[in-house]
Amino acid sequence: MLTNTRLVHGQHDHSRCIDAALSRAEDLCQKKNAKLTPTRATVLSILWQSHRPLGAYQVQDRLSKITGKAIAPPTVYRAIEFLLRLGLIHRLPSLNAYIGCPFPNSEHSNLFMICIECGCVAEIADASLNTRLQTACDKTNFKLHSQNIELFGVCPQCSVPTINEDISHV
Amino acid sequence: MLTNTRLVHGQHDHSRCIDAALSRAEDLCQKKNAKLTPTRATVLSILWQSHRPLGAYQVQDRLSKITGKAIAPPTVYRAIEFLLRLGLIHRLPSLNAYIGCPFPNSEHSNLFMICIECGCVAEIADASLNTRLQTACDKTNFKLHSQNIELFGVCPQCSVPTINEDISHV
DNA sequence: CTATTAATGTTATATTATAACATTACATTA
DNA sequence: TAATGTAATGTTATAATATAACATTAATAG
Repeated sequence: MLTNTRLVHGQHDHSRCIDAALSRAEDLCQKKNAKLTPTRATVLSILWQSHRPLGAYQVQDRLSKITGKAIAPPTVYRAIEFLLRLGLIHRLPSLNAYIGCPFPNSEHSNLFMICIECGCVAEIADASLNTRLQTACDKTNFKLHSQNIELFGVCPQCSVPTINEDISHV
Repeated sequence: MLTNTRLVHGQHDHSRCIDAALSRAEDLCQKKNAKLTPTRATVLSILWQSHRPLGAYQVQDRLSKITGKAIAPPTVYRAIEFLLRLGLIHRLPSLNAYIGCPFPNSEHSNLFMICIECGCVAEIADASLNTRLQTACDKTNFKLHSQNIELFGVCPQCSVPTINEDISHV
């Protein structure tokens, strides 16, 4: 079971998450002969500022601030579209929001655990679960192409509240 | 495995689907002491006109035509909200669309098979799949509250195209 | 260098959803 | 039955999300 649960819910040096994401993106772009332009790279880094997803207009705000100039929605949506196509980010349809993908290189299955308390999102790739899904599809003669699995609940951090509540990790 | 796959993808007397849905809604409303007003009942029947989901503004159009008067968005969204709350319909976040629930009385799991060819949607409740999901959540100490599982692919009807293509079932 | 394509900028607008407040219908009970 | 409270609906405006269409600029190949 591939997951970034520990990172998402535990204390960590988050700058490494961002760096790793950008580095993965560079590699992938090189491999796929795609251009990671400044706008695209900045949007990716914005979506990696935390383990919470951001809406397109939140990205717009931050991009404006970073670049110091007005950014129109299409600019943001184009960068998002590019990153989605490469699998570097995901869209969470139930939130109208976008989040960096922690393992863009592996074939995986878009399974998200969304904390309804703190808003952080962990991703999981679970082979046996996928097998089970495929079985259900086979039973009904449904040819599976892609999927979106959003689980809503309370993350480990939020379900063990202490006196010194600490949600700095998100 | 509870599913309406056969109905969705096979020839059937669809008026029975609509009648059954309305009848279930009446029962449920009685039980929960909720009022199935004309607007709400009409919206439910609109969402049961086919096994394809409809957007809120499509519902608005049809409701306007049926009632012969202009309907404002809040009217539609209120009816939708009511039906969602009772579990009589579902929202498909990736489509921004709504569809009648075939088994509103059973505890189930919002698993949808969405045909990317014809747009029809079948729902499935699969205990073993749910177990597997729960296991993944347990492993990561995630307390599962609710879920949205959207599978995209090609339905049985659409994957066996004949000379006389027939999609009247949707 | 220039022709071509890819990327970005710009303006306008489509689509989906909700806020806020007014009005009406309905039920309860004094 | 009149008064009251609550639920439902009507109405207007607008928020939030996303895309269309076309102009301009940058990058790249020949």
